[in-house]
Amino acid sequence: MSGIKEVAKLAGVSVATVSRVLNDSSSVLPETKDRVCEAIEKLNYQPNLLARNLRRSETKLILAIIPSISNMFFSEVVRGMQNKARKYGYNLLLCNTEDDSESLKVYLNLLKSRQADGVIFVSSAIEQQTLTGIAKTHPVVLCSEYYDGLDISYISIDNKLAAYQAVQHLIRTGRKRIAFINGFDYHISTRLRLEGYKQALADNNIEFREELVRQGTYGLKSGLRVMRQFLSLEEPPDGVLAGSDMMAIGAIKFIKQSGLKVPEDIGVVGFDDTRATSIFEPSVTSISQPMFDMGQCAVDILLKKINSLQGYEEKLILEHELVIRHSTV
Amino acid sequence: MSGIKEVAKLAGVSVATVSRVLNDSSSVLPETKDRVCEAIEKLNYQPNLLARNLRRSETKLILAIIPSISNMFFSEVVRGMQNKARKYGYNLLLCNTEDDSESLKVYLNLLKSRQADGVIFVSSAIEQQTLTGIAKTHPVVLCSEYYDGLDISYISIDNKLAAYQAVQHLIRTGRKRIAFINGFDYHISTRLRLEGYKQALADNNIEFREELVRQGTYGLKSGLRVMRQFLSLEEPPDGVLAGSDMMAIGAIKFIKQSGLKVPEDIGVVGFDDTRATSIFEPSVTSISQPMFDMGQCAVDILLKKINSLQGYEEKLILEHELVIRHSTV
DNA sequence: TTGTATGCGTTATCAC
DNA sequence: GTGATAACGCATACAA
Repeated sequence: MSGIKEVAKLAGVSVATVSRVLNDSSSVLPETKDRVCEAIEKLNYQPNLLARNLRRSETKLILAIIPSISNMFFSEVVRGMQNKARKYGYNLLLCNTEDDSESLKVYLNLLKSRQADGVIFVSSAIEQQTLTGIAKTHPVVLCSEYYDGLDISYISIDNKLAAYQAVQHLIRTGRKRIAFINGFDYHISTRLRLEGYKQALADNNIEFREELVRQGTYGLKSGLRVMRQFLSLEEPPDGVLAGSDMMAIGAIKFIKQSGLKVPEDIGVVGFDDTRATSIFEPSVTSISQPMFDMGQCAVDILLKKINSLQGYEEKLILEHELVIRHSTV
Repeated sequence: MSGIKEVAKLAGVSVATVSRVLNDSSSVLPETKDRVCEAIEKLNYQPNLLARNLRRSETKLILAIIPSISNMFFSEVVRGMQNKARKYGYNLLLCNTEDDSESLKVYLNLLKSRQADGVIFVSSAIEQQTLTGIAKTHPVVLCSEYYDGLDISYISIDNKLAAYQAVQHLIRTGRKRIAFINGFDYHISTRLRLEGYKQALADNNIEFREELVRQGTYGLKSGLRVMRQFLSLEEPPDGVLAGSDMMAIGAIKFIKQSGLKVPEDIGVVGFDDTRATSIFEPSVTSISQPMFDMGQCAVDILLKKINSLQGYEEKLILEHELVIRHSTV
């Protein structure tokens, strides 16, 4: 393949001029510009980005660190990220950690060795110390999960309010004993949702009961498992809030297996509003998170950080929505 | 951040020696090696990959072009690709085309400008001409869909046999009028599956009927739509093979809406065996494709091509499996 | 407006 | 076994 020199020679100019038309920096005489463009066409010249990247010390690559790509929530976020990134000429370096801290390290090395211009952590299990270290030297944005104490940009939803509304909905539709299948407690969303859950109970004069809150692992099986525990209680719940759609579906499956009916006997609300909610029968009432938007905004914020030398930080909370389906009414 | 020069100075050696221990190329005296490593540690030195990439003219990046990341089939393939790539120090540049040919072009420019060492097309809608052009100058592997006439490496399953077995299964479980919701006809899988479908009918002395074959778009809605057409026939089918799990689920949904029962009145078989098959009720009988393996093998083949100067090509067919669930028995 | 020359941080080819 | 040094292909400060 031909380089910038050949183009320069063919156009009868210096490499500097070719570089100028390439980046349309400073002014080039229209006629010389035409000559250069012509030469570029003729030689089918493509600038070598490796050289440009070295020179400019950038890669136009964004590290996207996510727990698992085969989770509908994350894949939607990734779609949003990619969509926005493309608009700005950036691309996504995809990093599936599968919650393995070893691979996380490997991927973070990509940042240190300048293979990427910045990083977006989507719901990542990363130590605060590691995170602050990275944030000191590289542009970082947190997506979905974040740390409240740290001054690091993030984008998320109002998890407390969301859980509050979900519980309110269950109560308003006649339930009184609301159980909660929550997520990992190192996630801030888990703690905030628990607050919202408690608040809703309190506002409706319902006593909080320890045994009605359990942790799941976001998957279908953990929904089944926790629901089995709930149904074996002396006073089983008549409403369930789950921290993910898959756990909600798992719960519903177990309820049906037990000969009970959804929504008649027990109402169930999920979280995220992934496509699974409308595939499953009964369709699942769920808190809709703007996953695509979150991905887009995360990239937006990251690019702002990349292009602003000072310590720009932005915390963004996006709107959610309770989508009511047949698992509650 | 410190460069190789600082390390060299601190260790009291030349940059060449530092480079040697970095790549453990040729022999370095153990004691000098120790000194260098020590200096690297002390300065927390990370080689600048941009410079290395320019020098070596490689990026250790693989372009992964897929129609949509939010499709379970593709996300599993991507997981496999990433998994294997990591083992060899490669990373994935994720490109969601959303079936937009414009963005495809953009992504292919990454190859031309040397931002990636090779490309894997997963079920991509790409013109043969474009493809052969790229394959002439860059390492290319096709995954899932491919072109039979071209000498370009690919990995897939035996789609004809798979469809054959699915239809056999429907017939063996008592069905006689088998309908087929097929995929896009620019996909080779679509054509091969049709062959298998016809073959199975022929082998069972069942007449092929044009009106029992329709095209869908792989999504849930198209399954619903096509099933409506089938049920409005004078002689509706008692068995359905769908080219994707989502279409199978859509079909089942419509069947149930129509007051008929699955599997009692109509048996349904899907394709791919994505997780949706076991989430849905009834669970869906499906042809299991080794998606993760396909991703892994695709990367394997691509790396072989990258590391072999001559025109290495490999065509691989992986095993599939009919997984029987409640939608047929 | 355009050309010259230097540097980006490595790796690799020579010498020694 | 080790050290100078020339590339890699481009962008830019400076000079013209």
